[in-house]
Amino acid sequence: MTDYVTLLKENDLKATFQRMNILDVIDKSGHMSVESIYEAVSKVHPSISLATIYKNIVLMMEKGVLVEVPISGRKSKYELAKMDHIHLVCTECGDVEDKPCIEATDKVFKDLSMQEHFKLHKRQVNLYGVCESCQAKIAS
Amino acid sequence: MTDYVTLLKENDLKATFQRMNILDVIDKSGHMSVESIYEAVSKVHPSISLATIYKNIVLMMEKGVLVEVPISGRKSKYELAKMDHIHLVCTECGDVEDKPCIEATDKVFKDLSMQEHFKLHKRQVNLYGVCESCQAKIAS
DNA sequence: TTAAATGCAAAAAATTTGCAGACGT
DNA sequence: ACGTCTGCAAATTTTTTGCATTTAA
Repeated sequence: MTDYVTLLKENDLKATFQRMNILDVIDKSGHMSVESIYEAVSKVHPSISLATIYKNIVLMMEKGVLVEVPISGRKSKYELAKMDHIHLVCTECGDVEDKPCIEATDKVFKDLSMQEHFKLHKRQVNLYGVCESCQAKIAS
Repeated sequence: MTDYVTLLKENDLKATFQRMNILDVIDKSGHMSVESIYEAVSKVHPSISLATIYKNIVLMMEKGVLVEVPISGRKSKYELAKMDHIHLVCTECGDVEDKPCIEATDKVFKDLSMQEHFKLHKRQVNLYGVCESCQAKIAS
């Protein structure tokens, strides 16, 4: 259980209940769209406004607390900023699963950037396919 | 110069001027947002409607002629479907550059998917950083 | 000739903004 | 107490839809 108060304060953000709830639902689910964040937070904080969700997503992204995960064919999802990793994106259910980065590919990307005189900051690897549980559903 | 008539017909789409212009501006620029496609096509075909751009992006994506390139912090761009490749995305100017995939990383992703029982269809690798020309601008 | 595509205008959906009051520090 | 944050409502932006007309095949 992360300490959201500290996380927010370290990033010059006031620790409001709204923000902590947003971080909490994202952390629990892993990756969420604006709409699903709104729905989930509304359950524990029914008076929250959609505008507050939007404002905070923007703010927390600027502060580096949240990261956008843009997904082909769907709305972007948001995750807590964490170690670089690979996304397995299910094209059936839209679910996103994290897998650790592999050193070998990291080195390749770093070398490529170097060679292109490209100042690399961040990598985003999305692998699109069908997750195990959707394969089972399709088969049946 | 690609033969857009053939490309469209092979994919069960009528070869309209609107479509060929859309494909042409995307091909020339490499990667374009909806808005920039509209602006560019409007220059050679002033009567085109934005709704036509939207309808055709959806259709051509369904037919596999176009591919969406979702980008963190910006609007999605669209490119012609082509061999898998890596995107260098400049966080300053938003430009996207293609670089060939590297076999070593491909194999790693394939192995990872296999191991996770994930039916891999498509890979999308975005490297975010600052392109050479923006580095020069910043330095000056 | 005919099914599909376009363009318009209107509708719907998504996101942003301004501001008064509430709240964290 | 102060400056930031929230929630509301309104505005703006983005995307989709329906329909009459046009067009490619």
